[in-house]
Amino acid sequence: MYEKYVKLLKDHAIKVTSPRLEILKFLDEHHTHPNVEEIYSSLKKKHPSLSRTTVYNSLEILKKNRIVQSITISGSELRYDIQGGLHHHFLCNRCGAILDISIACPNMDRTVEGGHRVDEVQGYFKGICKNCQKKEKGWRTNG
Amino acid sequence: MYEKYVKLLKDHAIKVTSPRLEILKFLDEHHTHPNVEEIYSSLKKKHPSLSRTTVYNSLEILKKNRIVQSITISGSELRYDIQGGLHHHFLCNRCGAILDISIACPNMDRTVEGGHRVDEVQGYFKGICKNCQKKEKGWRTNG
DNA sequence: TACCAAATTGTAATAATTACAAAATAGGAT
DNA sequence: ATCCTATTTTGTAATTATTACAATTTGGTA
Repeated sequence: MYEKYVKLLKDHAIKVTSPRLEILKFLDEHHTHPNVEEIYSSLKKKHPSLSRTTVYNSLEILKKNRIVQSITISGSELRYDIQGGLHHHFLCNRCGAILDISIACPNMDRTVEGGHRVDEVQGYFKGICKNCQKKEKGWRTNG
Repeated sequence: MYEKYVKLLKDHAIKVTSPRLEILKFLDEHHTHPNVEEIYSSLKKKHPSLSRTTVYNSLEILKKNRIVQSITISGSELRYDIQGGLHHHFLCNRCGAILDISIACPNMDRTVEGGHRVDEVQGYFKGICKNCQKKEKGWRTNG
């Protein structure tokens, strides 16, 4: 059940603890780019002793080890993503969903830019998602 | 002195007020991507009656009219930019500077992506800036 | 099994932003 | 020029995300 997450932590020489395993499992099963509150309140149900601070701490160490990445697209809170592959993100200003965007981008794997050392590249798109556009059209048609 | 900002506001049918003019001027003269606090405390010196809330409100209406854009790269606060041309941003994790990156990017002027309507595209690079790398090398050499 | 550094927990502080109501003001009508 | 009104500014009080910190607990090793 948790073997892959145990291995992941051991491979990075990070102590294996249940909060860490649960957070990894949650992110692996929910590719919705949840914020800390969503992760915390979901895990809290099955693990009532869980502390919000632990979620912050755990995500921080996972981030330092590049196991997860944090997304600043919303501007008000960090969102977390466990996916490895290079991809961009789209934020729907209507429903708030953050979606993965697979798009060819010549700058994504850059390590130097203008003399600066690049450790992280993120591409953000913001607008109205396909689904919300569909809803809008439906309302107009029915009106 | 302020004519260009007056025109800018009138062209967008926004009321011309001194806080708005001062904020525009400040952003036009400081391409450092300041946060609200920096804008506020700087303008407060010459306009003691200025309120922080006004800075928030003004930036909000300027943003709605696409006169300024907000940058979420830092993850803890919004940074503001008045520049029109399409460009990306680099955040130095050491000194905190946010620098403009002029880089060819095929996705920057995109209006549709995967069926989603795109209103805004932002490319963020994070790492260590040229200047901070230079400092590090200097320290090592002298040590 | 015992130890210790590291992790977890809970509470309290901080920082950015928003909500809201009262006073002031820009810009159009008179 | 004066009046009117919707909009803006202002100040204070909330709210929200995150960090600081100290006490307790625990994973991994000897």
